[in-house]
Amino acid sequence: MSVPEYNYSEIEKKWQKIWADEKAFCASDSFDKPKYYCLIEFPYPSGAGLHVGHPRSNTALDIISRKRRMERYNVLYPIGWDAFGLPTENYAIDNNIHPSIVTEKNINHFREQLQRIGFSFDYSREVNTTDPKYYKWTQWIFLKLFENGLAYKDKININYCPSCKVGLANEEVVDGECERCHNKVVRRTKEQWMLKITDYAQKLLDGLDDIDFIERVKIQQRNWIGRSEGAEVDFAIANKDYKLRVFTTRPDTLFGATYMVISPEHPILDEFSSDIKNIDEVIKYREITALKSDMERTELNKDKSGVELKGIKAINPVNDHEIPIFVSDYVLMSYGTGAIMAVPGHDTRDYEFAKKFNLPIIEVVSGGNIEEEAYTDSENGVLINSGLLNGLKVPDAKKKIIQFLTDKNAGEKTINYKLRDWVFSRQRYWGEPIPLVKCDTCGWVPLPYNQLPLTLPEVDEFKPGEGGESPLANVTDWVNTTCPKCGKPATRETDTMPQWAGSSWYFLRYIDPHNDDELAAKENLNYWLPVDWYNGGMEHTTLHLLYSRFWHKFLYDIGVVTSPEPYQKRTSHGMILGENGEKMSKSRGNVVNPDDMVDEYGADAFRMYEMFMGAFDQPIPWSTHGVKGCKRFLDRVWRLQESIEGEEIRPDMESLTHKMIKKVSQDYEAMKYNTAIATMMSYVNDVYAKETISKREYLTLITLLNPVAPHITEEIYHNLGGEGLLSLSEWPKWDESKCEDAVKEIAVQVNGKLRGTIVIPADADEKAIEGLALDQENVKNYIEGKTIVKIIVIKGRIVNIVVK
RNA sequence: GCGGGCGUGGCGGAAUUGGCAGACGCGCUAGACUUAGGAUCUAGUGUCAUUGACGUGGGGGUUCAAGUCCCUUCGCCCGCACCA
Repeated sequence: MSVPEYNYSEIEKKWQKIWADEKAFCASDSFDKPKYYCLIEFPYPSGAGLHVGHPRSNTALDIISRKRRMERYNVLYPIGWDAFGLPTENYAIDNNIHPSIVTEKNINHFREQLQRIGFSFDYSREVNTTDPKYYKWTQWIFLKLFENGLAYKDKININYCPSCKVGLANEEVVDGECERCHNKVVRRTKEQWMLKITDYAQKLLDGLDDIDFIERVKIQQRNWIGRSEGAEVDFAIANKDYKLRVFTTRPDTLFGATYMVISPEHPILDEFSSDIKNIDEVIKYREITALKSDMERTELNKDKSGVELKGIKAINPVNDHEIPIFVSDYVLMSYGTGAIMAVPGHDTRDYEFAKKFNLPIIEVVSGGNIEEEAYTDSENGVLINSGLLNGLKVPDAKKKIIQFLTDKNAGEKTINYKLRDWVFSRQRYWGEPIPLVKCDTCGWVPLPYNQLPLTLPEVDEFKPGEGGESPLANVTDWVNTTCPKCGKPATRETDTMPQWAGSSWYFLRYIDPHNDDELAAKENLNYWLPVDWYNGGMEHTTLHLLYSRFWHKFLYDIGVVTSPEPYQKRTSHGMILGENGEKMSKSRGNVVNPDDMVDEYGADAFRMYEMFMGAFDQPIPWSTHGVKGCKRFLDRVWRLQESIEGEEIRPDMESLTHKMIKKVSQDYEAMKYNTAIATMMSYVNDVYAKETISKREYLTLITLLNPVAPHITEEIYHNLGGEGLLSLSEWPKWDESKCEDAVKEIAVQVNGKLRGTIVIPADADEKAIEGLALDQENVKNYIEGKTIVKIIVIKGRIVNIVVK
């Protein structure tokens, strides 16, 4: 039979249209089948368009989604747009064009690019975080958080980006720089809306035990939450009625505390400003500190700096010694209580500080050599010079001192978390308005739910207001309103929400995207949740992934959702690098555009290479040559149409075919796409060697290949006279008994070195195998004149003859 | 410093978890077909050596057997960090 040339662009367009027309990949809400919910992180539709990194995650879960459909699941594989954010706003400012226009244009471009690659997304469920019908529910969730006391406004030191003129969440600061613009972040005091994610620290930690996240992600989240057990201890200020409270993980070393250190932002400085003789010096130090980011302040090899507070002293509660108080930038107001007791003998940082400032170093835990360095072992050390604690091991000393402090009302056991509350305000235009009204009599008043969504007002200027205020502050008509509670004149909050808001719950909206009465209908949520498999980048582990788990747990607590965790399984893909092995970026000039690949090699070859290029979870450089190789393979698969002979699987292909079904099926599940594809390549090589292929063998091959290369396989299926769509046909099953070979070739070693191979029946016993091995010509040469010490036979694997 | 990971041909990577190292692909070499080849097909391709030896960053160890386990060392990547 002769077939036309493989015209990929025609074939791909044709099937993409058919799939769309027949709504082949739309999820059904009939609830009559087992469901499977696959999720990829919805893209931020940037002006630069899609890059070859996006399709890696998309294709991986497209394969899973397509396989699940063929396994007869009701599959939800949605797509949407995380469209609020700074780049769009900055573009809008630079070009004086409304961000919504830019957003729409970018979304259309992204959608076209994605559609050309043939992902089986349910486009009927698209969501867009900037759509008022969507952010109505983002605002609704915020109001619920507010109602439940999880949103509060606080005057705090925040990370401030002088370039973007916005406050940033701690989690958004990367290496002391603004994550978006890479400019240095400074500290600045500002009233901000905060979300109490810290209230959920323990739940977020505990929840990790019950879900199937790759270990790297769990570890990273645990570290970020940073639970530590310790104690808070009160140090009195001499001659004052004031207690300076510290947090310590080593209360056992209390007798070794020879000074204290407080953060430059600590309120005690204002409290005792008239008592501190060198207050001018202290204030100057505070001003210098304010310019630094936490990262700079806490850098390990940094020279210790600080100023002693002259005129006030603290009293160690266990021995009543008066000790000096220092202010130093290495103590952060945002962790613990903003003050520490310094134990230079047993803490490395305190040791360095004490050396620099010539402070006494007392050994209170024996076992190390504090002449040389701090002894920080918290397991084996034994307490000395510590009164009631002498002779105790560290863990016992901790218990005893905590009891002692509790009895004396001078402290207590506490658990501290590294995690900080989420700074939720942005002084930007392109975000969800915060639906609150400030009334002089009633305070902060939530907008009634029936007034949602509170939409963004049209403005001409998107530039931030003076002093970093939101552009919304300039829209007087919009800002001035009446109090929903008392009806008196009041003003709206002008800050907007961060980009993380819309992305914290988008997977819920996919479940019921057009519902105007609820975030999503309860029965739909019950059916679809949790997300069965969520794949995304490692860079979102501590930001998006943690935030959305927090929101979900809150929604669970107030009865909106019925699953305690949003995502049952989380995997992560490695980054795709440029051909030169460096990170792909415009400035490096090594960006590869997927459109070019689709044009030149077709979507199927492109998808296939994305999966074939290497281990899915590892970073990998792009190679356009590699795409070519995949295209060649698809050409070979296509040409098999000329070599069809016979209907059913031929005996000599049976084991190979069943082994392929097994290997490909299992490898897809384990995200070992590269070896799954290699298996199919080998199979095709074998078929070429045999020159013909039966129809059943061919159908099996294209069915297994379909999730990776859906267009070409759909076309071949159609040419073979297949009914309906291959994409909705049944996944092949393998017969375990047919995966075994009747005969096997195994290696024969002498003293661990390969000396020959033998072919044995699968059921051969050890004696027979030994005999065959010893009979090998080459083996004989190596055992001649030597004594056989023993013969090791590993069934189906290897024979090793040990001689002397 | 702590936590996680990586190191295998010219390149991307395989290796049933202790059992024939280098599957599969790229690239390269030779040949066939062709007016032509950046198409296709066939054969070859770890290194050195004409029987064999050596080979998974280096060194040591356990074992009949090590890319895989243990010790040690070097290099690289990622995350977190004066976190008290």
